[in-house]
Amino acid sequence: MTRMTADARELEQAWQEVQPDAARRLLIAAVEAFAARGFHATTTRDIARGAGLSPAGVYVHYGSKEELLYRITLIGHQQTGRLMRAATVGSSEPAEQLRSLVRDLTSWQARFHTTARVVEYELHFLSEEHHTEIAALRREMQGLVERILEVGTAQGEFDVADVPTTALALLSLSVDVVRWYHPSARLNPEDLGRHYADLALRMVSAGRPA
Amino acid sequence: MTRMTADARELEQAWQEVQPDAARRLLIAAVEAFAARGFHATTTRDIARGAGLSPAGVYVHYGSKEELLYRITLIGHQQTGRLMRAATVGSSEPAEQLRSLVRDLTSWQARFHTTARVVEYELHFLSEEHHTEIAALRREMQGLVERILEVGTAQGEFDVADVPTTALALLSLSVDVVRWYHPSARLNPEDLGRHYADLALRMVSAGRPA
DNA sequence: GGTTTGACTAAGCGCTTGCTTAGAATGCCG
DNA sequence: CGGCATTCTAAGCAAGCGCTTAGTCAAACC
Repeated sequence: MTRMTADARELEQAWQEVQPDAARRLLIAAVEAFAARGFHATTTRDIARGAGLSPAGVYVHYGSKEELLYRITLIGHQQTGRLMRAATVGSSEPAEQLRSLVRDLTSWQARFHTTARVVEYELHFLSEEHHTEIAALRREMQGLVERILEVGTAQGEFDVADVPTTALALLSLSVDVVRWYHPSARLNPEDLGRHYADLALRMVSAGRPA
Repeated sequence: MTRMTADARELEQAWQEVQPDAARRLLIAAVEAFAARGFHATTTRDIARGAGLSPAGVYVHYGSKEELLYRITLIGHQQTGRLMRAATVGSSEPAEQLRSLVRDLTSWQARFHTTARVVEYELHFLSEEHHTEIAALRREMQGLVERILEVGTAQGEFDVADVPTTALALLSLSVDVVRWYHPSARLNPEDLGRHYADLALRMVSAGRPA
């Protein structure tokens, strides 16, 4: 196995449940390669080398290159989905729910920006069935944000002209972090999350001046 | 040549200056293919077929597949750059400048979402020299937004805690449009631009309630 | 009318791709 | 100890890749 990036070391801990060891190493090597070069520009030989295996070693644990992408994408969506639901049950105040959601989602995208980039950008290269499954998860997440906006608007706390469009814009903020974030960025993941949560609340809050 | 999408027809007009005819058809076919499948998943044979040429016909007009990506990326950045500069000279009021900039950039990204997707997402696959050149253009654009925020803050019209981070967030809004926009979207490009411009102003305006 | 020029293609070269096959090593269970 | 499952590799196959070569053909020029 080649030397590890900071991200890979973090994933090594976060993905302990992926067994056996070589299967996890393959998944992590695939994340790094897909993030750096894109799904199609990555060869199965790149992935195998990254995990310290021969080219054929990949197929002991995964049926295809696409399956590696699918596993990564699924785990990523499960983690962000859990995180978003946690934000909505942590409070009954829409403003507090939205603040937690944007803060935690944004800092997750920054902290795991390598994984997140794969999760957000390589989606289209999944097989049709896998893509359909993931698209459903994404629609759920979008719905979660929309519901917060609806409740907040009904309570007069928010002032939102178009709920679906605003929900999309709020998620865009967090998603787009993966396009530019790098560990050397001005803000660490937590500070960035807080900053973005402030911006999000400004975007939807009622009681603005004329 | 195969049948054209709505986007391709629009490009056919917008890129009239690309000559000869076959060179423009190749560029448009490359945009469509890169947007749909990504740079590396697109073959030069796909592009040639899309332009109604034989596989070798590509190399009469372009030296490599990468050069096609470079031309597309350069044209895209020149157009959005021109559009952003026009917004800043259209008014001396920072609020008006920011409104025009976000409105026009966002509706451009929606209207030309196919081109824009290539421009925003396939950047990393440029050669090192080409990438350096484009990165410089992007830094200029980011600087343009930062200057608007600085002036607006100095005049007390804006309330921005962290100028570079907020500029990044504002651009994220427009850039991320290319990830999800589709002609069947709820809002047409112009309405989306206006909506996003409103959100942008909310994000930075001073005079908010406690 | 002969020649040059620009746009194009048929054929294919050398290489890389995702994945398979056949078999070797290792550890576990009786 | 023998048998079996698991994990792995060396070798390689068929297909597809970006790009080149050698040459055709029509229009432009002298």
